[in-house]
Amino acid sequence: MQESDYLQHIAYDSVIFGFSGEKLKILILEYYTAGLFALPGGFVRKNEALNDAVWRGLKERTGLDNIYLEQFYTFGDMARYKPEVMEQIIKGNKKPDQDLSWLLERFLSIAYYALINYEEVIPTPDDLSDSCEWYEVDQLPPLILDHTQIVQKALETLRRNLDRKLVGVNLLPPRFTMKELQQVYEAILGEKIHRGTFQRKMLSLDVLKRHEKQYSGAANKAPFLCSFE
Amino acid sequence: MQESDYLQHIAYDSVIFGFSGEKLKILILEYYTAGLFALPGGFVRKNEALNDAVWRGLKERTGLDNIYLEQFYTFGDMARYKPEVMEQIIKGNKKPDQDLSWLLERFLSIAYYALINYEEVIPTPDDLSDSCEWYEVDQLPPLILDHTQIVQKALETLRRNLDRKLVGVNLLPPRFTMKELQQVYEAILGEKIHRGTFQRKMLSLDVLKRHEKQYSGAANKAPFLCSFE
DNA sequence: CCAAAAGTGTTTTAGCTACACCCATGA
DNA sequence: TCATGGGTGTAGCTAAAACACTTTTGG
Repeated sequence: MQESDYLQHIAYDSVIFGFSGEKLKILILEYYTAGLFALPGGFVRKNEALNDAVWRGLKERTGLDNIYLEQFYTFGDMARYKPEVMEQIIKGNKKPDQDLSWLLERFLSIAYYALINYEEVIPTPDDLSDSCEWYEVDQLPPLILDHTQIVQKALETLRRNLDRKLVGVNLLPPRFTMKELQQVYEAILGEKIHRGTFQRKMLSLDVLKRHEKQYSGAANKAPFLCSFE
Repeated sequence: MQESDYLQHIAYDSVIFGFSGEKLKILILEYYTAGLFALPGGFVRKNEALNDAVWRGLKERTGLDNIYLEQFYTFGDMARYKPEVMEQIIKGNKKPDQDLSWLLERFLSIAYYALINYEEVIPTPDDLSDSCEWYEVDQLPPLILDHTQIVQKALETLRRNLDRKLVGVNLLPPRFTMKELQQVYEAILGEKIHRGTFQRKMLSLDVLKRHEKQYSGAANKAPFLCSFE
């Protein structure tokens, strides 16, 4: 069997959430020649911590450090082992001297989701893929292997964890209005929330600071800008 | 590198919870010659689903099928890679012709917790360990590697998930009294619960059936036996 | 009849929802 | 002054917690 710099049989995939235009989106890689779409992922170096490997991959894909990151499940069914799919992807490799046959082995994938500030990201494809782009979560292209299932489970976990530690703020710039935060919640939960109720609940958590008002130029009261802690 | 029947670098560990004598307990393996304690765990065969591998291990350790099982985290720090510990364990191997050098590699561990009916379990050591016994969760011996941390995280996750689907019933026999169920909750949460409140909450879920009363011989009202669904 | 524990009714409390009113803003 | 949207007070509802009363059981 082929050796590589990475731990064999182990991969990670990351569901990177961003928020823009009132929509929840995730980053998807595309392989033009194979016509395939996949989640950004990677492998763990032999003397590297699992979490560090994921940080490294996120940095490469987004340009960002210090991302809100959560591990949520490890996928290990036999159904996700499809060497023919990997073969297609390897065929599109632009460096033909590279031996990527180790990719044809079976992999377990540890799945993470990340919440990032859309405005700061510079989406960057990896060595094998041709593009890295935002897709609305309810308008995803068909994804390879079990990646659709991974996104599904990421969303479920995110929804369940929404209230813990006010994670929604990680999808916004450092300063945001209460309305923007509400739109984040609505995009994640997929349902409308009552305005007054939401504002009160957020403020009662005592973790949001208020700053100057944001004058939009519109003929209405200017909302406070808020920040997290 | 040594080949084995298993996927390299991948292990699982299981925190098997039981309830007895009003205490929450877990199964711990002991290696006599090395004087070490560890969680039951195992490895994934090359053409076996991850979850199936864990089922297989649970069957071997407890004699039970159809166990309530939940995956909760994958541990992959460098700090958990301690070949010297594995070396000690391998030294105690009773089959000296067996080549276990593949155990000295680095492993990621996918951690699960299981909830089982204490009365039905026949704890059974694995090939390398000498005993498999119940320990109260707050009186565990020092465990190898990061296994103490794994137990800690299992408990946190279990507490967070307690309300979902009434998981506590998996720690009890098919027929149980409301008091026993309450003691399970108290053992897991580590705090007393108000009797009336608890009973009402459980009954309001509409998932418990009532059966005949259980006459203990004591001079008090006999409680109903309940079952789940 | 008593003590002990189960079952259940009642009161209190807290939190959430909906509605509404007032305020700030720029046309 | 008006239309628009933000901030907040208040009344009503619902769920949960605390308390207490009643019932069952064996001595």
